Amino acid sequence: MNIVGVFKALCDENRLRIFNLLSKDTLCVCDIEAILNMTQSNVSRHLNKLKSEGIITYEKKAQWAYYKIDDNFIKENKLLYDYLISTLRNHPKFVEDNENYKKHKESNISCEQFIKKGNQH
Amino acid sequence: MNIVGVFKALCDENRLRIFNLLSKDTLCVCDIEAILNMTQSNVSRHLNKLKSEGIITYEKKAQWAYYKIDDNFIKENKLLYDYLISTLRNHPKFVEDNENYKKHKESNISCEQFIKKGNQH
DNA sequence: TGATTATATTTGATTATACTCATATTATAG
DNA sequence: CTATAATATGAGTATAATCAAATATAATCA
Repeated sequence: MNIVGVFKALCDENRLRIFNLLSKDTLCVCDIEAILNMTQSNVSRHLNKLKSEGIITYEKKAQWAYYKIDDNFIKENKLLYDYLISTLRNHPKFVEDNENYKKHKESNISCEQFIKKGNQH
Repeated sequence: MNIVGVFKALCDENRLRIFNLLSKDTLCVCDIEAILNMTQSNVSRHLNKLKSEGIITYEKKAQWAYYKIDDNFIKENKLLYDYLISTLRNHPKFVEDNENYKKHKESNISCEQFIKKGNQH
């Protein structure tokens, strides 16, 4: 584990916003895009950075890529992980994102199911 | 407390090296300079960054500036602090610094006392 | 006071990061 | 097979971070 790399990955506001979301849920790129109101390429790039430092992993299902916090990262960095969770939870910077996440979740079960029901993004 | 700023301050290898030293001891700029083999302006700059994010404080004594981890930072970021301590302690990247710190401490009680004994840096 | 030491700050060059727009890739559906 | 949607990647640009060298400031000592 490269501690400098981990901190570099976590020192960007947008990546912390993504981390905050993924600490609540497994999400695909388009979910994150919508909740955080960021461009697709930007989200993809940030996810890649987090992934390359071992902080998150993803699983490809059909055309979607579902990202989540890496269990190994949590295990090997328990104190840091707990710090992030407890700090991000109540941090004013992320309140709006948390609200948008709730709204998104209520309106849009998952990309997969959403589309099966005949919708389009 | 600005979490993005704190991570930005900690995402640089040289600043982590400084943090590692200060987690063991209160040190003045010239100590850090010598132990880490960094230029004076570089050490000063990095200390300033850590200070401006509330991670360290300093006290001026005569011509020396003694830096240490801020007690408030430790209190308010206990999990992060404990993570850093436990991770840096055994991290291969910092082994050499730790050895240099030992040597430096043995040979050179403190800048103040060192000079009182008729020496010069 | 003038010289010296420790530290801080300015400057300018270099490198790294983050972003957008455009394009490539992969998978699915028709 | 073709069109479309989700995601990844490339190119170019703007901004930020790092560094060394030089200079400024503050404290001490002779």
